[in-house]
Amino acid sequence: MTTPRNCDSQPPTRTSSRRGPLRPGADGWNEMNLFTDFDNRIKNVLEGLEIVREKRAELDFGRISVEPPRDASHGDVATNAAMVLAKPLGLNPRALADLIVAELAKDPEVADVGVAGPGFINVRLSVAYWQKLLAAMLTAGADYGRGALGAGRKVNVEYVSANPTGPMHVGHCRGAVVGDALANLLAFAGYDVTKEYYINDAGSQIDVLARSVFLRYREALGETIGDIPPGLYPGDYLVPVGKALADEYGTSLRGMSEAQWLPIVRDKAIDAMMAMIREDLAALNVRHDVFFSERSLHAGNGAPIRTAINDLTFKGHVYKGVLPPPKGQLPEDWEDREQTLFRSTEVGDDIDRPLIKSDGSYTYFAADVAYFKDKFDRGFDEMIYVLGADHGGYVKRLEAVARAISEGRSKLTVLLCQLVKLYRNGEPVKMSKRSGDFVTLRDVVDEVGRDPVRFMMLYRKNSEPLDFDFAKVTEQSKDNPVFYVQYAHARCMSVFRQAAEAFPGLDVAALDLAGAVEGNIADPSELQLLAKLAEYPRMIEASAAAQEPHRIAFYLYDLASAFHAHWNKGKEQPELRFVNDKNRELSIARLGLVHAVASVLKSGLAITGTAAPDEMR
RNA sequence: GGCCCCUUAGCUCAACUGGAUAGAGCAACUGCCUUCUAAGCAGUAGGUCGCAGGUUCGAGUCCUGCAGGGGUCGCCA
Repeated sequence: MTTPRNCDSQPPTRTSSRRGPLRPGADGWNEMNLFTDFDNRIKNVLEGLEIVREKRAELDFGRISVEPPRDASHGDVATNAAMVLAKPLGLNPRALADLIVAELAKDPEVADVGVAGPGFINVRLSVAYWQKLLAAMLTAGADYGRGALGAGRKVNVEYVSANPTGPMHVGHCRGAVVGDALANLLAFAGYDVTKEYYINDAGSQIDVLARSVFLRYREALGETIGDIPPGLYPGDYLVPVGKALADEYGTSLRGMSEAQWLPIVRDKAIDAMMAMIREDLAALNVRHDVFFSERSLHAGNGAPIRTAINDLTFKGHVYKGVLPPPKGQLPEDWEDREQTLFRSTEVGDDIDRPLIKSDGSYTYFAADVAYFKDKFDRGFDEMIYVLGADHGGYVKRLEAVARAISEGRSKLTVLLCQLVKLYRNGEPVKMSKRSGDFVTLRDVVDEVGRDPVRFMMLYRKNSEPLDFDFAKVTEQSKDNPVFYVQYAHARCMSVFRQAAEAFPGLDVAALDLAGAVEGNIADPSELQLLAKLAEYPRMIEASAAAQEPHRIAFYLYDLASAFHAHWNKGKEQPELRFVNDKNRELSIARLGLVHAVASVLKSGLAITGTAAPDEMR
């Protein structure tokens, strides 16, 4: 039933089994997330306060947040603990904050701590702590930021699922990128992710495709076919499929009845279309683990669908009845006929949904039910559907299916991507259904490049419409965030080349950078950059939890900006430059900082599916 | 008409799921290239977070209503 393919090319963020302590250290310190580290420390302080212990059962620590302060001048870590707990303790926030501050001040890795505003506690970390954190980042390497949020839970991310009737067009682009990046993100956050594509290869449009190909087959045999009749697919991309059929079958298909040739042509056509779509996806750096065929649900006289409907029936969600006519204008051919219906209104839907038509055949929705059941039976704890905004009307019924089939034991979320508007030099690109007048995904990738397309699609919340201007996306300038971020990575690599020149014989790969940073990275400007790096694990966790891959792109832009800013300080203050040929030890320590920046940039770019180039001349 | 999404600086968008003085980029203005890539950096200016209520220590964020913009409605796939 399932057809896993492309197993040879796993994404770089595929979950690895290694987790374990990253840097045990003598004191048992193994935390690479600064904020969870201080979350623990602050809660330990709270547990130690007598007034807290007395009322511990009434207090909800879950509302305590430990986060970077909005303004860096406030410190490195801020918590609202005093504000959240003051009321149940019968204290005013600042009085409670003073108690907490007195304890936190005893922590040798806290350089400064104070109360501000309505009761925020601001902590400034010691330089030694920052150095220890940087060393931990370097030791973790590519695993820095990898999260345990997913705890190995199985998640199915279904995206693209374009009909196999032609090449992918630009409208599929956003969902493809968002779905792919989300899957990468969840894998990095510790989920066991399967990337899946649902092939709609069962409907009547597939017969239309087959008839269109049959026409091209006759054309390949020398017949003059003239204009493609309306209702058939006119695209040139079917010409080679017809020719392949002619090469394989000669004239033999021509002598058959449609009932005889249709299944043959249909199979060939679907295979050819899916091959084309896979190439399109590969051009976008999108690779699915599983391609699931809708037809497989109709196999054996629809056994999987029947089983799914039986399952729903057994659980009491199915009845025979008549749906009320649609509100507003009544369709001309409206007929009241009895069908088999899913009582989805009892599980959150607005209207009950037909499963079996009045003529006894299954609806498309029935296959959706069977498909969900298949996923559920494969053991996924969570299913994510990435759909275009035009499918917004499907959300409630899909959620209803999940509730009914899994009896509330699975989580189904639908991510809707708003539509993309294409522009060329400020002018909207017109798209019509006439042949050749629509922009294919391949057109876009070939013209502007894979990386800009992917990054642009992620440089916006998916719930927000997106304008995509060919001119702007192609432009290699500061106007274009993808080049800004990639340039930062190239600059890091340039520093290593510089270092190799300044110190002949220096083998960067062999250096113990983690050991070098301690005692040497101390300038406020360096620590500011380090603070940005320290946010990475927290950002990964938050964006995975919120299922918002766009946050990766924005974070990368921020990190690149922090790096460029620090770099430029080396112009005014040469003593801040990474490479100082008079001071080998300091230079090597700073290479550690650069290495951490490059590593995080590379890690984040890998999640977005864009390259981290070594140079960009 | 029902349901879903959106409305934040002149423009395009963020805002870490309820936190402090709402932030970037573009456009405008002022500086910075014999110096590790100026594809860059620093600074100035720019706001009734669509409107009105509500929830609480605290709201751009949550709840209700309203106004604008977009999407959607089927025994289709």
